[in-house]
Amino acid sequence: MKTDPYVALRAYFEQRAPLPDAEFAVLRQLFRPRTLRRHEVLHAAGEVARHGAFVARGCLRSFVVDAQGKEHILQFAPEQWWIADQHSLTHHAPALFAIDAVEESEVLLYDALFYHQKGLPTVRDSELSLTMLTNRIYAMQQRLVLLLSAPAKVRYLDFIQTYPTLAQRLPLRLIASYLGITPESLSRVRHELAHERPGA
Amino acid sequence: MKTDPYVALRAYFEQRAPLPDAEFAVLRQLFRPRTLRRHEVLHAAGEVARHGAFVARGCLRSFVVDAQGKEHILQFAPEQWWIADQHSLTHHAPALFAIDAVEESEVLLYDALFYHQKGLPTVRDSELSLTMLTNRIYAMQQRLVLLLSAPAKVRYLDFIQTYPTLAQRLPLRLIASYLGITPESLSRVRHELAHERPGA
DNA sequence: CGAGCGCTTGATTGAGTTCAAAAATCGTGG
DNA sequence: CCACGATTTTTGAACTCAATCAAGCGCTCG
Repeated sequence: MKTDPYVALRAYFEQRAPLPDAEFAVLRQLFRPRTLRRHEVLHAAGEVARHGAFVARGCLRSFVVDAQGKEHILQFAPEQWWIADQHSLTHHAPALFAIDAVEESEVLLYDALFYHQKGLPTVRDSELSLTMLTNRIYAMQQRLVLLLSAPAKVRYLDFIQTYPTLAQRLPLRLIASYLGITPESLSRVRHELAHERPGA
Repeated sequence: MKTDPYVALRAYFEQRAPLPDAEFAVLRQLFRPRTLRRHEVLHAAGEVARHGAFVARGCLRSFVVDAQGKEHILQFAPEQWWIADQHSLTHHAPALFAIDAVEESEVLLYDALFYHQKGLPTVRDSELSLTMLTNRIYAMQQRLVLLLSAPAKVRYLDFIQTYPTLAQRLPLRLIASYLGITPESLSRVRHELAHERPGA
């Protein structure tokens, strides 16, 4: 057990506010560890999602496949991110999108109950799920604005800012899918940038 | 008082599950009515948002203004919709976007406390705010996928489906802004559609 | 009745796609 | 550890959708 996922979870909470052992002991019971190999799915589109995940190591993504068979990536979830089809989880409805591992990953699974946190005494965070959802909305808004207003090059630069590590380790075609452009276009954008700013 | 906004709010809840008078009595205290004239703002971008709104009549929108001075509409909120900058509300941070009235509107304002619903006994909905946020995410996801995958014409057709009433009553330039295209382009899209399907 | 705003229409331009093929990289089995 | 096939990335050329620039039309409202 070289990388204990619960240690990563604890770190996540501590980064935000001190968390007494007792409270964390309760919290951790809501999670179950799992390792995912590359390309292994958490759930497919159309299935009812039974779990969301906290990513302790690696990277997951959520994505849809459109009528033309093209994949569109909604979210990347590298270390310390949450990922889930909340709608499917809470309403037991078929998931709109699939979630799979982009790399070998270690995650902590939680289920629908987590959002309500009935058992938890205070955990200071009946707000926890609210914060998670609010952050998710915030991130999606940023992305909407970029898609509405900025050309591919700017969106790519923003991506590098937002996910510096991912920009390195993910294959170009996944990044292109996230940005909403073709791999060919992204390749060209990179080419241009390499010439504009030789020191990068 | 021909249109009591609280009646609209009550209707909203009843549509989802029966709501005893006693519980609604508690709930309604979290809201304060307000009338907005066309173009009147709830808050500007950069201000700390103090309220979110339930729209009883009319239509609000949230939008950002980009570096080139162009407006981008994030959300329309016609009757029975909620609209707010949750991030700003809950974190007392400067709002990322502005909210104003597209038409003369009647709304019920709520503040940050609403999300926690401390005072409320059960209201069957400690889930209420969770549901609201989850629905918001769901809607934004749909829109992201459309922006990533579909050309302007398809996005417009989807808009008509999703907001049949708005497609009628909103000026074209607002719809264009929402769709992420220029008014000129939307005009042409409409022209094409009128010819393709003469019976519409 | 004129000024201004919103919508349309046209001509041109440009960012990004598509199709095609070559070059580079990766993974796997021998 | 190397070699080979498969997948990724790059590069090129033609094309397309939507943006931009520029008039012109019709309406409302002041």
